[in-house]
Amino acid sequence: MRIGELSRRTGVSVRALRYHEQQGLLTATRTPGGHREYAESDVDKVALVQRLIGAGVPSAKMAQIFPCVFGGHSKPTIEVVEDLCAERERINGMIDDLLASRGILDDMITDARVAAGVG
Amino acid sequence: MRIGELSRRTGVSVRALRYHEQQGLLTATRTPGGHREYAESDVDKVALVQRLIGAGVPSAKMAQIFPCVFGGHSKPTIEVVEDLCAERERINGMIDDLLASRGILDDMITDARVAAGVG
DNA sequence: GTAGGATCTGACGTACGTGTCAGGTTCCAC
DNA sequence: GTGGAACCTGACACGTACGTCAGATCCTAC
Repeated sequence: MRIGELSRRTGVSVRALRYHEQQGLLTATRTPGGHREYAESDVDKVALVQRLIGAGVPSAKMAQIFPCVFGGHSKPTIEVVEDLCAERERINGMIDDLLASRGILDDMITDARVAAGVG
Repeated sequence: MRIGELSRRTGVSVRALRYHEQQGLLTATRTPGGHREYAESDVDKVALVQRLIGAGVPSAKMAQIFPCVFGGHSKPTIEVVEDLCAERERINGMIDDLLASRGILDDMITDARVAAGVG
C-alpha cells in the first residue's frame, strides 16, 4: 500500500510516517517513480512505533533496537539487551510518576469539588 | 531561601525555576534589590510541579489550576474541576500506554536474550 | 494525452522545557 | 568599601516529533 493509505489506516500523519523512515524506524520499497510501497505488516509496526514514542522512547534508541528484534539478521549484542532493560526501567519510573501524579490529581479534584460545591 | 538554594534542594535548575515562575507555577517575594525569596513550602511545590511536568501535564493547564487548589481564594469553577478530570483521564491513558509498552519491551528483552545467548 | 489527485524532496515553523551566554546589579563577608 | 559569589533580565540555541508550504514529479482514469 502507499503512504496515504497507511496514514489513513494507522491514523498517523503522512509527515510522521516519512519522519519515521528518516529515523530508520520504517522501511519501504519504492515504485520505479519513487513512491513508497508498504507491506501489510507495517500497519502493526507503525502502531508499535507510536506506542513507544508515546511512552517517550527516543526514536534513535528504537532505530538501534529494531534491526535486531525484527530482522533478526544482526545478532543483538549484550549492549542492546542492556539498552532495552534500561528503557524498561525508565518506563517503570514513568509509571510510578504517573501513578503518583494521578493520586495528586485525585486529591485536587476532591478538594476542588468540595470548594466548588459540586456533588 | 534564594533561588540557588532552592535549586540545590530540589535538584531543579535555576533556569527551570525561573521558567516555572514565568509560567505562573511558582511565585516568590523579592528582596529590595530584586532577588527572589522562596518559602520552605516551595520545595514541595517544585517537586509537585516536576512530577506533573514529567507526567506531561502542560504548564498552562497547571497555571490555570494552581491558584484554585493552593490559594483557595479564587473559587474553583466547574470548568476547572472538569479540566482536572480531563487531565486525570489523559494520565490514565498514558499509564495504559506505558503498561502496554513495557509489555512489548518485556517480550523484546526475552527474545533478544535468547538470540544473544545471554542467560 | 491530459487533467488532477497523490506523492516526492527540501526547507522553514512550532511547542515545550531547558541550556547557555552576555552584560549588568546585588549581596555579604572581610 | 571592596572583591567575588550569587543573582538579575534578555536573548538565542537545542532536541523531539511533528505541521505546513512550495515547487516538482508520478500515477491513474478518462
